[in-house]
Amino acid sequence: MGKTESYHHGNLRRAVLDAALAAIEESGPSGWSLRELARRAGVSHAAPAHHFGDKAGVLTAVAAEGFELFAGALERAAGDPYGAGVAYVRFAVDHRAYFEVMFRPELYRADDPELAAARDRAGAVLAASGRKLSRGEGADRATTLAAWSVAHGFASLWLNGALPESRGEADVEELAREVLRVVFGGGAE
Amino acid sequence: MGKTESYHHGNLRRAVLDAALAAIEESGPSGWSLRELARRAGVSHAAPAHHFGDKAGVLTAVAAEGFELFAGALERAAGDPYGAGVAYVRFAVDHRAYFEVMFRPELYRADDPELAAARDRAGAVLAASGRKLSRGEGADRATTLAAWSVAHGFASLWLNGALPESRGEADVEELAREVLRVVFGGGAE
DNA sequence: CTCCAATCTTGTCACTGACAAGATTTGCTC
DNA sequence: GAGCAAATCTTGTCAGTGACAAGATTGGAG
Repeated sequence: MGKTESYHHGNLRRAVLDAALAAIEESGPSGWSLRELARRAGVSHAAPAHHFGDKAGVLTAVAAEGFELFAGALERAAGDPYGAGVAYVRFAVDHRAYFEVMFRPELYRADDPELAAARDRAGAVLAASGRKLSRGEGADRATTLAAWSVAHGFASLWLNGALPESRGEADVEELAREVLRVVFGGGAE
Repeated sequence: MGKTESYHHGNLRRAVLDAALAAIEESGPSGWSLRELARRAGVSHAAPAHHFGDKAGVLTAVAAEGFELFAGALERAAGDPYGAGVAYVRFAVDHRAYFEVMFRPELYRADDPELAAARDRAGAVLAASGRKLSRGEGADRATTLAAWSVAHGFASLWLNGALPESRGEADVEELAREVLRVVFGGGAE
């Protein structure tokens, strides 16, 4: 163990981020305080400010990291629009804390360059998937938006408990596949 | 004006609710304080507590009223699934403050009886619309969920500014109609 | 070894949500 | 129309919070 009582934490930035993610999963993106994160990380109440500035800074870092993971997940499924849709829902369910912050831009600084870059990466995959879905039909934009909407909507409804299924022991991914298939037209059946 | 300086406000409950709706539209469901609402309504900082108990009480009242308006809007379009989808998006855009609270159950008391009743009313219309959409195909549940998801997803993406279109002067309803048509199969063309 | 910059602590201030106790008003009862 | 109980609103208070300022500690560059 060794460095149990050193003045410097060593990796406070990561510790605060992890504490934030845990807290968000427990009680939402607004259900905790900066001081609580500091306590969880075992530092003084003002220590996190040095790394993040303020509360919005913490959420900006969470969103940025989230968009990077998200972009990676989508890129891994790129080429297969249906697979990208499944990856979209899967990310939301598996990384709930990230997802809940990412799509609530009033919580963070949306003009953060690192964040914007990752967000655009994800956007590019979505746009490409949309083009592939509606090949040669002309209704590109509407089809892309419909596909994006159904994935996003299903994920949101699931996360906020609006679907009766999310209370039982239903298999999210299987249900998501069935729903996505309605819009993505069969996909990888 | 007469009753300018009376001890009793007269209609504080409504005044606080209206102040809350205005504040939510300006800065989200968490970007204000109870004391600020009291100031806007011109009463002391503890006055709202008598009507709502605590902050969650205010949000519970907002959500309950929202679900009632929502159920009414959906019922008015009942019978025509495509029309219900349009009404869904229209409600979200026209009553942004309500919508943003309604689908964030961690903010309020979801077991409030009045609220639950209105929510179930809305749910019934959605279920009926779903059944009508997928007449005799067997894939009832998936079709219903897909339709609900696309309406909810489009509304959410629009509201949080994720769609490039929501920054310009695009016509939301027209865009929504095109998107919904992809899933609702033509509808009232 | 020295000194600087990064990191963390302690101290403080205005603001907040929640609660308690008291003041004022309304409306019901007789 | 007088009295009284309940509803409504105010004032006062307390711990917790976010943000900032100033000081302590540490590691590392030279």
